[in-house]
Amino acid sequence: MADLAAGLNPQQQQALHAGLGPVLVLAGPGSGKTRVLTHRIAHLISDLGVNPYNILAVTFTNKAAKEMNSRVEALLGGRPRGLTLGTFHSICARLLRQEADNLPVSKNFVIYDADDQISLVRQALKDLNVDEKMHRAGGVHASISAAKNELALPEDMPINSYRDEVVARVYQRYQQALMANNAVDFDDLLLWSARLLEDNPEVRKRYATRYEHILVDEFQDTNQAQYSLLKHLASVHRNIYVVGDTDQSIYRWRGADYRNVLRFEEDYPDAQVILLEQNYRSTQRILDAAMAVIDRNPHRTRKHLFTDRGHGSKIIYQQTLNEEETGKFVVDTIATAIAARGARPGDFAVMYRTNAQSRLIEEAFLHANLPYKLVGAQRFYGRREIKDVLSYLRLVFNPNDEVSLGRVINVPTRRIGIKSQAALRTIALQNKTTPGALLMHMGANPEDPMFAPIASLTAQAMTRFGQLLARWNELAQAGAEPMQLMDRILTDVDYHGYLMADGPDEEAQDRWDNVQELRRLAAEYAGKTLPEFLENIALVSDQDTIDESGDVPTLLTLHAAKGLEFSTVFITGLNDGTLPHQRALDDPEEMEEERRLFYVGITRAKDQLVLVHNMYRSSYGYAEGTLPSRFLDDLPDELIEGGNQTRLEHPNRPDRWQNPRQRSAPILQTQFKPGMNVLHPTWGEGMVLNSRIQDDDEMVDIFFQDVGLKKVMAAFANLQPLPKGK
DNA sequence: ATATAGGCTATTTTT
DNA sequence: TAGCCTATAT
Repeated sequence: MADLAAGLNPQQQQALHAGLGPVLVLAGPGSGKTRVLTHRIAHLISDLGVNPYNILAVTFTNKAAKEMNSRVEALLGGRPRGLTLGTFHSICARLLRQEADNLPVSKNFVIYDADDQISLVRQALKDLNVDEKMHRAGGVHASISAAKNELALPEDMPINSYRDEVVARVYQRYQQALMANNAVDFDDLLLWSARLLEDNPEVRKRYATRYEHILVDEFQDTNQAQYSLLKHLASVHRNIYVVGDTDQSIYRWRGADYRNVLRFEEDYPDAQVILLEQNYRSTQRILDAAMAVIDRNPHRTRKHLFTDRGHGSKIIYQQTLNEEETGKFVVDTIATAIAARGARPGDFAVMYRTNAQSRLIEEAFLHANLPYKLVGAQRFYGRREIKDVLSYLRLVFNPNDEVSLGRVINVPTRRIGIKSQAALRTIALQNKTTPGALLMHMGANPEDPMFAPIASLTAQAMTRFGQLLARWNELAQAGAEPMQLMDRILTDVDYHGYLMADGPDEEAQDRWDNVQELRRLAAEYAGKTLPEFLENIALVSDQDTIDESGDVPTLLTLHAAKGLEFSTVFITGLNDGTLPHQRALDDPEEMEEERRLFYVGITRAKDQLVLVHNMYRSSYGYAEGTLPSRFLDDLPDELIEGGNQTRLEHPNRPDRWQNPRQRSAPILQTQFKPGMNVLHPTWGEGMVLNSRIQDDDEMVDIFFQDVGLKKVMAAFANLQPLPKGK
């Protein structure tokens, strides 16, 4: 077996060979942390003779887990038998199914996704007669989720306001509903696991004894529940090896707390701390820019990032008029680089703060006929048709799942409307069962007097549906594979016919294609069980859908960009209010996180960084002036091509952010608009195709009848506007 | 039971 | 502005 230390730098080797006990590796961006983690696992197994069965390695995304898995396999020359390597959520799901006897849900619980969670909260709000205008389902859910991440149960909720009281009551009701549905949400996976280990010494002992070595990736992103879980798991052997970077902590809103890194040092005062500072990704200029930005954050261990890749080219700063122009600029720049210097399309990434920003950039790509790929946003699993089919499958697996039932009971329409569903629910409650179970009962005993209150036509429809459910359920019990079951359901309900009902247009075809794609995915679970299929699907993240194949530019949010790298990175929308985001401006901690987000973006670039500020943005329909992002002020002039112009334009930037509409300096407006007819002294009549502000003047693209396309500067050209339609 | 219109709010990030 | 939810009409 090859020497694992070969090719590692001294800091990495130190991390690799760190002794037993707690270890904290603070790894700067691009410093090879995955490398260190995978080598460490291989080192434990092949040099120290640790049985893989006694090792636990945890990541946040399936993608990271997969990546680590294949790298460990490559290092060891084979699959280590018994190694536990997975995401927090999947490991917890497995743990909970194994230990279901100690839990308020049974082994075959389903995992509710964000949509399901919200609809359950909405139901709880209705049940409790809470005004949904005052207490929005999303907001209440966020509060509940935050509580869960801090390991708080409904009865632990502090009540200092009416709102707190509402949240506590809804939380209680929501939790009851989850249990009644035999379901858990994402947060429960962590919460239940942590509490199980906390409250049950026998279980804790069993797992903590098994896991002699625990390794954690992206440790700065752990929340309280995850931290507590890790602590319990490490309570016997104390061999806990965590890798992270507080500067890349960008999930505060999800309960992540980089202070867990400090907590770790307090809880394990004997921890060895190793700093990885050598960067293998970016040029020095990019690293200098990144450090200039992040060094403004207080309370942190400064890292000095360095590289032997040389200075590299300067950072490009570009101002555009608005978001449309940003799209054009980005696409133009990429197209030119591909054409002029043979750059590979896959070398480019466009990053933004909010998903909404992707649309205009996409449009620019579409307009230029350039292929691209978009990470996240309209997720495959969020599509209606996919949710429908998955809901059918979940319902078959767990007939108590009321959320899934609600989704499919009338899709395709069976003439079982809201009122009939309410009646069904009432009867179910009276008989201490669930609507799904009741339907199946009805399928077998349509004459049961309890169904008397239901109109006969509706009752017939319900009976038929109940019979279908029972049949599918039998198939599943008999061990049908996910794809077989899916095919059966699709046929039985004629889902294809349903999609095509309003004319087989492009959209319908698209939806059916998606269903086929899901079918293909199900086919991969041949020989596996329905619950495995459902669980894996519930726990895929946007990050997991990043498809590295295909040589095309990638569009993604700054959050989704963590862990990735590209030769050229565009960061767009660098205006105050977008990055940093408006909602962070009055909260110093949030502002620090915005800064880290920018830092993460900068450090994705290997060779070239392009920063784009749009002078106007449209918000809720109308244009609004913007100031360049305050973070740009922190970039040293000498790193930027042509110097840093962001300060010059607004020399008197107020300390506190103010409404840019009142403050912003006068900005040039284009005088010529696409579609206008103009007269040029030498080229005659032409039509304006495009116009943009450039160097205090207006650059106009004009198509002349006689000479074709020309670019002219408005100040020199002496253009005469012609009346429309002559 | 479904289709349509009108009103309203808003996604910042997602396992 | 757009998408979503609710109320209303058919």
